[in-house]
Amino acid sequence: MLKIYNTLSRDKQTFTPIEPNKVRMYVCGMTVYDFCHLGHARVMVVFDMVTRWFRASDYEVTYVRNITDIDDKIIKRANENKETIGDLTQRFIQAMDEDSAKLGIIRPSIEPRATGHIDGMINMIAALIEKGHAYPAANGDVFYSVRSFNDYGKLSGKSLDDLRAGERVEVDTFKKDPMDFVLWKSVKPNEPNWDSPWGKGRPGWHIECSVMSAEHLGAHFDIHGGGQDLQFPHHENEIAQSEATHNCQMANYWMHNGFVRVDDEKMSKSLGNFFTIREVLKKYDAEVVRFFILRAHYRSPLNYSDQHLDDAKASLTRLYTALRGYGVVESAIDWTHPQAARFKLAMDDDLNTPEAMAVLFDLANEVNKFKSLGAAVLLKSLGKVIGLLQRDPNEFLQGVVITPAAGAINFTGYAPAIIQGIGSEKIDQMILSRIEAKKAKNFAEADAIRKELADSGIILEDTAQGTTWRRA
RNA sequence: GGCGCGAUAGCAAAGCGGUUAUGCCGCGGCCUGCAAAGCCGUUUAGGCCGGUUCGACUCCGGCUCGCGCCUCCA
Repeated sequence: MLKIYNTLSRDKQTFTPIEPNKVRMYVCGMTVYDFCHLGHARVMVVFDMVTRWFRASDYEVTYVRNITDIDDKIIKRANENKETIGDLTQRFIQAMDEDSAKLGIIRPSIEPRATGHIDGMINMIAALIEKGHAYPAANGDVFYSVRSFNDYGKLSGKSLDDLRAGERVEVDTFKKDPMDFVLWKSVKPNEPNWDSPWGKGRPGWHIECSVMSAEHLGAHFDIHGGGQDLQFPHHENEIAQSEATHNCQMANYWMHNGFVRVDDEKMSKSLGNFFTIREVLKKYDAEVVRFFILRAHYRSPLNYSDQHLDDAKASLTRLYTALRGYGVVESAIDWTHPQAARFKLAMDDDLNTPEAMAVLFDLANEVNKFKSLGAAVLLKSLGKVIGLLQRDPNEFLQGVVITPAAGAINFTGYAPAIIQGIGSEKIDQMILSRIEAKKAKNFAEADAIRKELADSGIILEDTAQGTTWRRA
């Protein structure tokens, strides 16, 4: 029995799909005017994990994550860069794809782009005007009339009267109510535009998601997700638009992931305290970043710092160290196995990945203590369910050395941190020398070699099978 | 001002009305030529004040502090 916390009802609810064994999920994706930062990484990883868990639970998942490729910031940035909007968005979509691939994200089923759905947006706006939920204003914009939608505020728990009291709402004389939001913006000089019944212009932000979700998942679907900051006004507005248009509930469950913070403050563009994914991946292995995100519950705030990533790296190292030497391949999971059952119980309880990960560590202990091949197979198999532990342990532990001149290497999955250090040939050579020295009981020499490697960040481990190494 | 969320050991982070969370770090032991890894053991908890209860970190109330949303934001 899978339960998820539903923002709409503010409690955990048993998940009941609209169609048996099928999940239709829409998640608000990125506005592509810059590189993705860790906050974006969290959305991608969290909903990738959600998708994986549904699939592991035998649901057929249609996962839609949109791309906003037309908006004020994109236009502004393109102008600043003196490049076309198409070039700019193409560039950052590619960067986003690279980043997400490195984080082990399975591509969503559909990644619709706003600019590909302008006709649908115009149709929905026309329908809203028809029904009395929207009105063209004197300045050429079209606004949604929030007072026309009785349920306005049901997601965010806000009431229009309270909101109206807020002083930060800019008063726009063309609006009937200060909280009315724009559906269609009339054209401005040197801005991209489309023809519409209300003149040339472009769509507002909120209408995009209402149209793209309906087009790809239907008017009524199972889950709508996104970052907590989208809850209001974006998601509230989506509900107002979609439910007024289709006369039915938009999504049964609303899921919101918590923020990534820096020094206990929200990481955001406006605060300027953000770290881009690619910036972090220069220093940390991508799987470490994924592990870091998943070891906190998706709804909790997540503080970012080097210390926390170092900690995550040490933890993940323990898991991979347990797997080392077994050469196990993941296999079908027997969910009646006590540890697998515990893992499932945790995941079914609102995707409790921290608890699920505790199971992984208990399995690692079993592997180490009993030399249990079965535990190793289960560890790797459960890891796969949340997108972890799928690499050869040595690839993780030893990393891949690339020289700056060599540029990007072909990643087949998680991106290892870009390591600059001594290569494996040299390390193997030194290990052989040390073995010779040990044979000759020349421990001073053997220790000197080990020390030299340690100074380069290489840790040697003598085992019954011989000497192995890993990077610190 | 309105609405909401949180406060767990050195750090991170869960469950749970009474029984070891888990990981990192620290300490002791085993193992090792010595280490590392691993195993065993172990020190550090539950913001404050009340209440309910045989018993509360876990439920209820109040307080304090922190954070978020109310404006673009994942």
